[in-house]
Amino acid sequence: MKQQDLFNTAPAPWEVDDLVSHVVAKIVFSTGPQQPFDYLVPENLVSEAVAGRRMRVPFGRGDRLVQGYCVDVAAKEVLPGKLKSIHEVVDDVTLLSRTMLGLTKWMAEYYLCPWGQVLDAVVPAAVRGNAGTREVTLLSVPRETAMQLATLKLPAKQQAALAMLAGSNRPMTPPQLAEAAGCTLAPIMALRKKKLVDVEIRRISFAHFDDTPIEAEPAKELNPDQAEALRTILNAVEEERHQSVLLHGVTGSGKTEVYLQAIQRVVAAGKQAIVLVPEISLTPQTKQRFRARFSQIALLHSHMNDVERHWQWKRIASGHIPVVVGARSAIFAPTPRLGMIILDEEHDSSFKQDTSPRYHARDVAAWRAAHEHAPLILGSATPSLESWRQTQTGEITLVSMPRRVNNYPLPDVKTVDLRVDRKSQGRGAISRQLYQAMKRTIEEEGQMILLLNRRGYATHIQCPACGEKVVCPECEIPLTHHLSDNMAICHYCDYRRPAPKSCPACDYSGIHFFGYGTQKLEAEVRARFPGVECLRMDSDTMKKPGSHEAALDRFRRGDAKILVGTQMIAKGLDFPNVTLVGVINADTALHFPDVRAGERTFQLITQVAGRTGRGHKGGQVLVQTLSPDHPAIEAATRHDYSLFAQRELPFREKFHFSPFAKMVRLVARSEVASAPEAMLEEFAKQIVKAAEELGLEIYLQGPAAAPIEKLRGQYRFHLLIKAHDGEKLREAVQMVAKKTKTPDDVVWTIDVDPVDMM
DNA sequence: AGCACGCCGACT
DNA sequence: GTCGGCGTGCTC
Repeated sequence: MKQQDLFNTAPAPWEVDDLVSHVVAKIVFSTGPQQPFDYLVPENLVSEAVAGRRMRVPFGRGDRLVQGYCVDVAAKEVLPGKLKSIHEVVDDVTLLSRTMLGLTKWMAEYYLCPWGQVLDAVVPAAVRGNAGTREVTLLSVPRETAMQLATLKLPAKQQAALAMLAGSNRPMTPPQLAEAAGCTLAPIMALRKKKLVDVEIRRISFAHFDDTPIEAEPAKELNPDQAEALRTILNAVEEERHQSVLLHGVTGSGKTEVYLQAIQRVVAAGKQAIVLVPEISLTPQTKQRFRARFSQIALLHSHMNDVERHWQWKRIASGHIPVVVGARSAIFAPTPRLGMIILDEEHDSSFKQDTSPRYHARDVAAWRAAHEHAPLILGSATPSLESWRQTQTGEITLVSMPRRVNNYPLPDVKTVDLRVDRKSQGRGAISRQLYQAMKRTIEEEGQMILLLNRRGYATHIQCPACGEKVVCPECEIPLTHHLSDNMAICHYCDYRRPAPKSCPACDYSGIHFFGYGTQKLEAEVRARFPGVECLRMDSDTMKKPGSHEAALDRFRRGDAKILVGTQMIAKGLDFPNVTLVGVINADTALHFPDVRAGERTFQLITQVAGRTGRGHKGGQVLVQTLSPDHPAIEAATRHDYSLFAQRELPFREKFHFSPFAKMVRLVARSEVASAPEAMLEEFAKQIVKAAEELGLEIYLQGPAAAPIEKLRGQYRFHLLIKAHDGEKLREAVQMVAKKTKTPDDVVWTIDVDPVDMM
């Protein structure tokens, strides 16, 4: 019999009589072996040894003390001497409720990663480290001592200190008492030694963050579409049952107002709501919108320091905060009475975490909502096909808001066919049609947004004499030229070198910088529209905290007429005076080697198109493309999501892609060029065998070089495994993963339901 | 993951 | 004969 079977199987018949009942804690470690370990809970720790707290336990032959999460406490029949005992309970508050423990277990099983790793991701490091708190020693005089105070024979200083402490109505720290009694710490230490004072060690917070109240704003009146959407949501709220609702509302249809009023009802019922928004939308405006309606909100953002993060976590856990707004990880907010979860822009890929545990906040939210009997509201103008499909199968209720508020029409979207007449379009990034439209917009005192999904100046640097391309030595990706500091930069690993003056290979001095980035577009706009204020927003110009806001403020005030930027300007912006949107190149997202390329293109065009026509002046969109007939682009020009879905879904079904089948992606990387492929080749062989054993039909793609073949000096390969039975697929992958010996110098990862295929 | 145990080769 | 190389397997 294997050693671990001793703990998992019933004791042998001759051992049964020896069993005794004992309180047993199940412990999961962050590192080391992945299975849980059982420990006895000693009598004196029974009250504090609660599931959801961390504990220190003796582990291994040397009984070194290791910290782990207690995931369960229960009375069990155990053989005396088989289990070790817990050494110490680390936390004095419970970090994870029973539901949250269940959630983390589900995540570990679903995303095929260690439970301990999930626990570490769910409990913020700031909370684990008790940031912003410190332990203080509090002294007090026990009643019996106080009564016989006069009869005690003590040195004068000790006597004085003891009398002082006895006279105080609250406990004091040693330094406080020393000061009050006018003595040093020595007499106080003596009192502690003689056990004449009670010692309590407590953790106190010294953090405080002000939340100055702002003027409350009344709820807005809803149009019939909004009212209907709200009604559907409130039905679920009132019945306190879990239901998922997809709120499919076109850009500018007023989804946020519906969320706000739904939350209002949840809060009125004494419950809490979690609102998840894409990372990029977590701006001061978003905060203002929620704070104007709810006196107490917690906004969780990535620039928060540990002290504040811990403080916010405690406030939420105490139940005093009714509304939590944050990006992906806010789904783990420790709300004690969860009444609703909202995912705004539910299609957004930032909801999928790209490091282990590789969870999708939408799926985590669905689990949490179901287990806490709360409604889940998914909102988007361009829903993910996963959610859309679920509305067809009846798992999600669909609510549509096809009209904009105030009956503003959706903007007119036209494509500019770049194939025709390339010569007459000139050499720049702005076509004749777009230029004319821009000129008209300026004449009419409107504002405009130009989207170009690539930062930098030129997208690649090549020698016309010998053909040499300047690439990153670590990633082999063409370097992008950045004019501001005249550097050539790798957009994957941030490798940078001065831009070459001549060809590094043949020394030809006419080396050329090709292609368009936002920097070059900005330069072109300035050259063609002298005197018109132009503003660029991309991750290069928005590095400083607050720069995002400052730029948007300038644009809102109308100081800048033209806003140039990458996809960070495609979402959420609401400027009524924007009457023109130009998409400089709709094809960049289309040609990615990824099944979702069409979906992403549709989303990007629809979202950026939604930035215009938000006022009475109307709006127009020009989409420059080499493929105006592509279904995704055509559907976007017609504002027709269901047309897009109707064309895309059969393709997904035919090739066993999400949402019809489940996929697991394996990525292996190594500095040795041949190692990743060899490793995945072996894995593929094993998975075929495992699938056969399980009677599971699988579809393999690869192993093949990953779209990013080399990154930071490592060669990358991937293997896609698809199957219709997700559970069996995970089981098969798990089986093979467990017995796969990883060769030295190869690192590999498992991604369940991958979103990023690069 | 860490750590002990163990089964081989080169030394005071 | 011992010291120590790191390969193997166990940890409640």
